[in-house]
Amino acid sequence: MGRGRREEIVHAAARTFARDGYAAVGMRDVAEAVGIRGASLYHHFGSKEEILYAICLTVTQEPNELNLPLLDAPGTPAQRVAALVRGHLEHLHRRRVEHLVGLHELAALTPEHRAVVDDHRRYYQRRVRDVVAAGVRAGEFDVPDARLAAFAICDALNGISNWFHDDGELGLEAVVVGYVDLVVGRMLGAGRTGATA
Amino acid sequence: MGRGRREEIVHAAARTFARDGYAAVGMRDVAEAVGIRGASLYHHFGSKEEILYAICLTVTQEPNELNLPLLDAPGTPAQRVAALVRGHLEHLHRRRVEHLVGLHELAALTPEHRAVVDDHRRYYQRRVRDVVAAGVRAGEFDVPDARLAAFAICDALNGISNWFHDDGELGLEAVVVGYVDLVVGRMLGAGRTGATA
DNA sequence: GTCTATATCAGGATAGAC
DNA sequence: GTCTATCCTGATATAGAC
Repeated sequence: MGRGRREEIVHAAARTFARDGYAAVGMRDVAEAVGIRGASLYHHFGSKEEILYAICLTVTQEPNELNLPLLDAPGTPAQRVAALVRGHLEHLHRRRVEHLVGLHELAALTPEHRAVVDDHRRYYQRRVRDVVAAGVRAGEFDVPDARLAAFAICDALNGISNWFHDDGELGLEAVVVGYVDLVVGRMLGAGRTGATA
Repeated sequence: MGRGRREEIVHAAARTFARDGYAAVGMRDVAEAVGIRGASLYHHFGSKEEILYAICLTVTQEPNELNLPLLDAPGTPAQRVAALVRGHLEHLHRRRVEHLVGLHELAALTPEHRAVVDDHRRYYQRRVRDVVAAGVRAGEFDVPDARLAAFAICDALNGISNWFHDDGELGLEAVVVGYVDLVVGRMLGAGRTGATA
């Protein structure tokens, strides 16, 4: 986990892209944010799009590796979904600018990279749907349609990066608690049948 | 409501932007989609960004004018929120490509136009929060935090345009019914106290 | 209102020295 | 690994005729 040059570039680029938009930021701008010249970036990345791709993987592949194991942990579906919501929000908080970029600039990826990123996202969605369906079968959730619930859950979770600020009125922990309640207790109806968390 | 040249251009541009991304689409591409030459577009719009601005207003100003009056109509808060969800989804359906663009390409707007669009969005959010708070005061909803609930509702509604397809498994009416249940009945808890719809 | 032709320039990417 | 210098494509936007 050494602070490599690559990670430094990716993070600086994410900050700049998040503030000004991918298209408006030049390679020279990214380089300046790192303290080098534009041409030097090409020693680390083959193109500007490759930097964007690295950012997008941070917000798709990384959550899959970090959060989805929470769905395989022991516990009831309600407990596992609650853990996922918490893990998702903590990742969102750690990688806020990356999420903003990865959420809005997908159109700038090459078709190949776009396909990889879309696959990661679809897989995450599918795992959420599966655990919701498992909870319904177990009698713990009572939603009529696991697909719709999974869409609403994922969209609500992803939307958070658009309005959450560290210096806002809501703290991270308040949002975590509030969203666990909204998602697990209310949307999925775990509060009315099983144990929530 | 005559099919003016302007509307035609805006809609054709929205379709192209939605498919290929704002940055990747040239004025020549937009013109070709309308059947004219690139230079001719400048008779109708001063810049490419102005076309994008028109698209963004379609998905921010227009819902404010069409949907928010539903919150002032007679009926309980639960009925009014249900009407808003339906109205929102029908607008999303009518203006699908515009929503996709207006949701993802905000970074390409000038600061002035971005501010106008952001204001429209914030106002919509605030009206949702207000009706949720009104429902809580009336004893019809039981959410602990109207702000969080409003965020989750708006994010879930806006996210729909990313996955809903006319040729998908879910029809529009199924999504409307499902989301009215998820939002009003479950998240806000209207099913457990008052009349839903 | 639409056309042809073109000005203009930003920005991604490369070459090659150090 | 970083630099200076530069190429060069592509795209917005304009000028002015029809």
